[in-house]
Amino acid sequence: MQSAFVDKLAGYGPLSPADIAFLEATVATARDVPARHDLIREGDEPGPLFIMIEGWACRYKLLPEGSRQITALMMPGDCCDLYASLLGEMDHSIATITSARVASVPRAAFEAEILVRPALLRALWHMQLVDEGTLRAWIVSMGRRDSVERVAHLMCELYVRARSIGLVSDQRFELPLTQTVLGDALGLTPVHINRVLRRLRLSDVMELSHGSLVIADITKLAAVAGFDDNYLHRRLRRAA
Amino acid sequence: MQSAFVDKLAGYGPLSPADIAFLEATVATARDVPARHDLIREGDEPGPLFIMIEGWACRYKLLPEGSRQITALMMPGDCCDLYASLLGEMDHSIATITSARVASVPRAAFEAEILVRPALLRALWHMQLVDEGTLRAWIVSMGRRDSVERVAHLMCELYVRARSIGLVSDQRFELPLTQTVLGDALGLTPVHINRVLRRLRLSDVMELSHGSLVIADITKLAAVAGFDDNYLHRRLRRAA
DNA sequence: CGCGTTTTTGAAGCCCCTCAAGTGTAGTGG
DNA sequence: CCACTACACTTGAGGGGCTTCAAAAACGCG
Repeated sequence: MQSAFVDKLAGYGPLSPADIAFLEATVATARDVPARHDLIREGDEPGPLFIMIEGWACRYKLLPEGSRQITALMMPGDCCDLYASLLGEMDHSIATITSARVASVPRAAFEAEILVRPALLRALWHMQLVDEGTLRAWIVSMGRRDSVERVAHLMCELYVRARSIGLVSDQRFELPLTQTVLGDALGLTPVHINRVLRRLRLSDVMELSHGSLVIADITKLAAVAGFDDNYLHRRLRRAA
Repeated sequence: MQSAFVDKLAGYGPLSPADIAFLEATVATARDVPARHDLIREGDEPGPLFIMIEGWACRYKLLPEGSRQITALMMPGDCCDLYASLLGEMDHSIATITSARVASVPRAAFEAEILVRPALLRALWHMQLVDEGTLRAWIVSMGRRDSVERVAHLMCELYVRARSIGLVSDQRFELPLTQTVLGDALGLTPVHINRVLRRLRLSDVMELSHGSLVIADITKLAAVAGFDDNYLHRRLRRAA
């Protein structure tokens, strides 16, 4: 079985066996990281490239008064900041949410290698563009969707992403995010997240409890969210 | 005098005279576009690369009910979507705000050319990373800043960006954005934008009127915004 | 000069926040 | 086995920020 990262990249463009072997070797360097552990902090020099093997992480920024805004949720297969070394310092932090396995890839070696692997470069660039589209979709949610729509929209996104790496079975998947984390991601308070989840549960749309999301009605969920899957470049419903 | 685009890229890394000549030739193909004109729409196949020469534009997404969320404001020197052709279709639209001069660069030729101009590739990548940091900063604003902070923060960002392309003189610059456009960018109603601008005016922080922003007190403005310029990788105050 | 757009202001209401308290759950050590 | 702790979840009450609706004033362009 290949790692989620290799699967994901292969989905963005055909890779040669040599490319895949190189990636597998890269990913084999993974180490365990405890939950709630900063991998890198805002202001630090860009360090190694992180690739999520197992578990969840997030990018975030802290505000002066102490509140936190998460700008991206990372699940297995996600990686970060190709070529970030061009920038002098990190403009955000990255931390694990759950305990995780993370590959730390020396930046220089990796960046040199992909220059001689054009298919890999294309796949990585493709991934970068999808991530950027995801950032835009988050801005739209924060700006123009109310709390119920916003939660529903995030769940749709996570559902599609989780499914694409084989984490969904029977319309359910592990989603070990506390209501505080969801609040930090969506710009809401944990208290309000709780009320929104209750409403979605009572209207038989979805239920999130004990770290597991069960989607009762994906069509209704997508309708509530006003979810359009085009930005992920993966379909919510597979073509008929 | 060079174009803002060339200036901007040169700021991200040293370019050879040949690189600069190539860019100037590319930019020379600019054409005039009227205000409020879509350059490309969500769902379209990625077309040419757009480079802003003069005037303002924005990326935006439309929601089912008809509201609009702007995800990026583009000023002279900004360009969009290098390698977007990897994606099958656009996940957002791009439109002019004012009348503008826009260079439309054939994608294939440009992408081929930068492969043999490594310095240019690096500069473009750097620009891409800064744009991504800007998206993250917008998410933070939408999630965790109230309306006054949010307006102040956007003004700080636009001030730094405008200054870096030489548009600011005497703490003022042309900012031809209607209150409706600002609302669409910040996730607020035009009515509320109006009240926020009044408050900022009455507290002698800044005044936006007749398409021109006058910053009365940049220090106070940055304090109100909780503005940290690190994501733009340009300083609000130049080093002493 | 006239008309459409933008700006401005008021009044009422709702969504989400803040504050507060209580329940449930998992892990720790007596 | 049961306190004890820490943390997440849940629920209620009250308040404030922003929205909605409405209309008038100012601006800008033909």
